Formats: sequence, structure tokens, C-alpha cells
Amino acid sequence: MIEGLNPQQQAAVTLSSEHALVLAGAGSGKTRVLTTRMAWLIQTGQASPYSLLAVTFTNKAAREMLTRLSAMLPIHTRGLWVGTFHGLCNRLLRAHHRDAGLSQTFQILDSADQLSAIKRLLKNEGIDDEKYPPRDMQYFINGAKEQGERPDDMEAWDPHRRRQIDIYRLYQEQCEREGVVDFAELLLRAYELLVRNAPIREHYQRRFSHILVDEFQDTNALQYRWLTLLAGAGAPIFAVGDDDQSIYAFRGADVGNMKDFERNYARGRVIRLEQNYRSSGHILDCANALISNNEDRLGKNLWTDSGHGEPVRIIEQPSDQLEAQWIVDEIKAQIDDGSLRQEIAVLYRSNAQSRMVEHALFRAAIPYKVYGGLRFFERQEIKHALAYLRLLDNPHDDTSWLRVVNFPARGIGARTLEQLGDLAREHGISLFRAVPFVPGKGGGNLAAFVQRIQEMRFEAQSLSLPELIEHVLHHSGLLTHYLNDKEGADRIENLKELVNAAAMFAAEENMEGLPAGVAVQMPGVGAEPSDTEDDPFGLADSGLTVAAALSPLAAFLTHASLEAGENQAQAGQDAIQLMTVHAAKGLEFDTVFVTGLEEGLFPHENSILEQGGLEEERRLMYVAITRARKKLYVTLAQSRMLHGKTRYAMRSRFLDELPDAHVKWLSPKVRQRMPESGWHGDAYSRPSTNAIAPMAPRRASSGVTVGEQHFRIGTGVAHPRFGEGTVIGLSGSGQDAQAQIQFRDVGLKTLALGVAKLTILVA
DNA sequence: AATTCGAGGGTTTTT
DNA sequence: CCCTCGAATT
Repeated sequence: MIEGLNPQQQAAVTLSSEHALVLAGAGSGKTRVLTTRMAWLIQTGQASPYSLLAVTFTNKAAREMLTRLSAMLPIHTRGLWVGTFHGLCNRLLRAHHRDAGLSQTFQILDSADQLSAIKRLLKNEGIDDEKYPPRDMQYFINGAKEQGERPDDMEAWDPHRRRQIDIYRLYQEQCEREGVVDFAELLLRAYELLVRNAPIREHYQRRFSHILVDEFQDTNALQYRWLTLLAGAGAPIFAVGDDDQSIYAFRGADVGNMKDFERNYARGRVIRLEQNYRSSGHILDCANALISNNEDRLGKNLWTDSGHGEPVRIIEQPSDQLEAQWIVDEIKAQIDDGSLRQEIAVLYRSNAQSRMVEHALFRAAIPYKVYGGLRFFERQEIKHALAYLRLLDNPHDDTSWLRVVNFPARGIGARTLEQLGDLAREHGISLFRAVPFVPGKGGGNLAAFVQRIQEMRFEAQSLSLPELIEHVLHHSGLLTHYLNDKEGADRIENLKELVNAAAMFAAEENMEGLPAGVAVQMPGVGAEPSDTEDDPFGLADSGLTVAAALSPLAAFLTHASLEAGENQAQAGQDAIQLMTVHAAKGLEFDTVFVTGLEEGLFPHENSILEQGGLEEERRLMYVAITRARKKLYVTLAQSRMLHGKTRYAMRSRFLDELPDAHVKWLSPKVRQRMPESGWHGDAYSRPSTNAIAPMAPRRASSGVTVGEQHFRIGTGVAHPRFGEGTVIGLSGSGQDAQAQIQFRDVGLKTLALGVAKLTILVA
């Protein structure tokens, strides 16, 4: 008997060693179950700590798991195989870099690095970036890799796709040449390594006795294959997830993995965690009712024994500005009642919505924190510093080279670099190696830069990691550059913070005092028993060899790429929390405001046309609702400033899916949401409808005549492609007139009346 | 080499 | 409307 667990949690923790799926609803204690199971497996002697493989998506979740585990068991967490997909794959690839066909010090490209690598490639190859936009190519390449596809596996059904595949191939060749690996590549390479190399595959299949996966609904095709491959015939997979919280389809996550896993692996061994320990009854009932509108579910109903609590409050305001103001007034009142600021969150569908709320909070002098900005390791000055450090590790990293070769400016212009690039391509070598071939003054400046790098490389050998970074900041000229920049003060602070971060990192890795540029020999290979902290690969008696540990510098660079760090810690701790609904997943607050519940915004208009898009939006709303512990407010605005113009939208269909018994409208709620009859057109009914803002353009009441047709707000129309809809906004006149039309099936569209082929249904 | 101007694009995002 | 990126300008 494990203390404090309910029967379902208990059952999940103590499941037999077979594949199983745990459907863990929001707030049902999923992380607790996962970590308790790990502890249980260890304590009952079914597994050694080092034979467990636990996978998460974020570093934060991995840390959380380790923290809880070490609180339950007196073990060191150092050599445990607990981490993110990317982190664990990185570990495999470093250990077996030779077998994976990589240099030991391969660098990891983050998304921004990858994008600039693609841009550079397109430029070098003279490819039209209008026809093949770098962003699209990045999406194409990552999408392919996440499906486990190499260029040769891909079918070219048309010339455009053929070219895309070519670009993918060229990109891959460039990465190989430069010794860099992007995020998707980490996974694919590790997967291919295991597929192709039987001794290594069998070794790890033998080694891992249990595999545990968190947030299973977020896995993509490749991650799923990776897991089942590693599990082999012996290791059971304990998959925990919630199909109702699957909100990352747009980046490759496939909920289908859950169904497939249930059918082919778990085979009915499914445990549902439905008791919710977070939210009060009315909130849960709203969440349940909403999500029950989705067809495609494994099925689950949350309940609580902690009482109904307060009803969900809904309020409609005339404009986004007033919406924000109302929220801030309510926040003020709650703070006066003793609520903590960090226990209040304002959630929105898209980042653009934060501005209005920020504005109102600022005016009210209430501290707030916006999540989702630039992260520490993504800042320009940090990226520059890291680029210098990477060059010390691998001077053939052209991405890093180009980033800093003329930053700070040292007289190396575009012309020289073009020349250098041509030479490098001609000889098939890196930019670094091509330097001696460049004639003239440009060649001189380049040579000086190379010498500077070489000097720093040499000096690195006798310095500790933080010392080295400090040294590089000085000798690269970065520090001087930002000192001379009148806007550079913050950047200098961040660079100092980088030195701190390195010191902390070195301390945690027990590397202080060691020279940063020299590899540390990993003890244990060949002598120790296989399940120890010193030999996390368990290779001692396997006959396999593992590469020596990375130098502290290389390890730090890896850390920097794999963990971009906190979102800026602005304001104090005690601040109102502002974030997108996506960013709020996994978090909880006493009070939550979910904003902008309007058709076209939430659900977002782009999602309506996508396959399964509406259901994903609904899951998003479900996530939003289930973030609240005690108080939940849902707000909407009749008009909203978007892309420079005011838009008018109808209230979100999701509001009509919340049961009356559990909500309380603080503003009048109108019966019908969808205009079934001509009530829209009646000017006198406007103040009482939810659909039309009182400040709709004046000309709207008189309407617009285009050709034979007269349009006014409320006019029912039909479009050959979009189907039936209602005019909810008008602007311009004559042939230039535009109408905003709310279509029944495809959402809000703005159409030019002179162009669109509309039929008037209801005048 | 630094600054300024204009075009384009704006859903969600971790590693 | 507001931000980013690249090109044109001085």
C-alpha cells in the first residue's frame, strides 16, 4: 500500500511489468504517479535505478521528476536516464558518435541557427527564396525528419516537391560538412543508430528494463518509433498522457499514437485517472461538458469531491480595451481581498492579445509578468558569445563563423566573405580553412581573425570554464563593443550572467578547476559493475566502447543549445501571470481569466478549415479551463483591434457548450448565437445582441449598395465556396466596399463586395 | 559601415 | 497596428 494514493493511482503505480496506458486527466496527479511508480519499481527490487528510462518533453518536467524521485529515494540522480527526448538522444549520440557518423564535438543548431543555415544554403545555391521560402523549407525538413524520412525515402510527385527534397539533401550535406546537428536530427540519428547497429541496439534493449513516458499525447511519429524500438521485446512501456490535452498537432504531435499504443501494445491495459485534485466542481463540469463535444476521444470524465465552488463567470464587453479594463478592475478587487498576484493568470489564444492587458495593468500599476519572450540563450549578445565559444571547439562551424567573423566590426565586408565562400565551396572545405586562399587586404583581416581564434583556443587549455568565457568576452571585443554602445548596458549584464551560468554549470558538473578545453576521462569503462552512477551506459562488461566525456566547454555548449533557459525574469515574483493558453499547459492558478472567446479568435479562424482543427481548439479551451483552481472568468469583446483594423466577431461557439447550470453571465446573454433569422438586421435589436458592437461603423445601419445588391449588417448571404453566412461588418463604398462575413462553416472572412460572388438570402 | 526606409506578414512552440 | 528583415541610402 502506498500512502495517499487513490485506488486508480495505486493501480497504475503497481501495474505488472507489461505495456500500459495511463489516461491521466488534468490535475489528476499524473507526475506523482509516474515518479511513484519509478520509486516503487526500485524499492521492490524490480528495477535498478539505472535500468529505468523516463522520457519527457521539457527540461522542466524532467527536473521535476528528478526532484520528486530524489525526495522519495536516497539515490543520486546524476547518472539516471531521466530526461527529454532530445537530451537522451544527445547522450546516446555523444557516447557512440563514431557509430552514428558524427564528430564527438558536433554542435546543436537551435531553430534560429537552423533557419540561418537554410538561408545561407539557398543563397549559395542560387535558389529563389520566393519560391522556396526558408521558413517553409525549415518546416518541410523538420516535418520529414519527424516522420523518419531521409531525402531518398521521399517521393517527388511534382517538380516543386522534387526541388524541396533536393534542398533537404543539400541542407543535410551542409550540416554533415560543418559538423552540426539540428533538433530533429538528434532524434532521427539516434533512432537510425539503434536500427542499424545491432550490438548497440541490443545492449540498450537489455539495459532498460522499464520505459516511462510523460505527456504521451505529444509524441510524434519518430518519437513513438524510437520508444517502441528501444523497448524491444522486453521492456514494458508505461505511457502517461491525456488525449484531451493534445494541443501540439501543429508541430507534429500525433494523438493517434495513443490509440495505436492502446491497440498494439497496451492491449486494453488502460487505467483512467479521473479524480481531479485541482479545480472545484462547477469548473470541472464546464470542462467536461465542453470536451464532450469532441468526437475523437478515448473518453474520460473528471470529478472532484471538494464541492461545487463558484460558478464560472462570463462577461462580454464592447471592445478589447474594455475587456482588459474589466479584467484589471476585477484583479484589483481580488488583490484587495488578499489574493496573491502570482496566483492570478490571464490567458489568451494569441500573443498579440497581451498588449491590451499589459497596458491596463501598467496603468493600474499592478506588477505582471509576460511569458513567452526571448529566452536567455536566445538573446543576440549571448548567441554571439556562444558563437565564439563554438569556434574554439569547432572552427569549421560556418554558422558560428559567419555570425561573428565581422562582429564586432573588424573590416571584413560582404565582398571578402563572398570571395571566401566561393573558395570554400570550390575546394569543399570550411570557411575557416579557406582563409589562406583569400588574397589582398580582406585576406589579411581574415588571417588576423583566425589568429585571434587560435590564440583563444590555446589559452582555453589552461582556464576553467567561467574563466575561459570571461577571457573570450574580453578578447573577442564583444565587451568593448557593448561598452561603447549606449544601449549596451543590459547586454553587458546578460554577458556577465553568462559567466555566472557557466560557473553554476561547472559546479553542478563537478568540473571546477578543470581546464575547460581538455576532455575528462570517464572512469569506469572496463572495470566497474554495470549499474553504477559512474557508468550510466552500463558498457563496462558489454564489449562496447563509449566515447570519453565531453570537455567542460563542449558540455556547456550542449547545455546551452538543449536548454534555452528561463523566459526573462521580469518584474518581481509576485506578479500577475500573462501567457498563451499553450504556455499555460501543466500550470495551475487560483484564479484564471480566459480571454477573447470570439469566433475567429478562439476557435482561431485558421483552425476551422484544418482537418481536426476545431477539435484541437476545443482541447485548447479545455486546457485553459482546467488551469483554474477556484475562480474562472471567461471574457469576450464585441470588437477587437487586429492587424490595424477593428474587427467584429460573434461570441465563440465554445461559450454555448458550457452548461447554464455551471456558469453565470455577468453581462446579458442573448439566446441565439447563430443568426437563424433576420434579427441581425434589425438596428433596434443591436444593443441586445452579442454579435455586434454598439460602435459598429455608422454607415453600417444604412448599408452598402454594390451593383444590384444591397448589403447591411445582418444580411444573410451565400458564397459558392464558403457557404452561408451573415454580414457582420461593412466598410468602404461602391466597388471598394468590404464586408466581414461570419460563415456558418468556415468562420469569419473579409470579402470585397465588388469581387465576391455573393447571393443575398435574407435582406 | 551605420542608419534609415519600406515591404511584408501577423496562431499556437519545445527541443 | 506593430514588428522584423532586407535593401537602399548616406
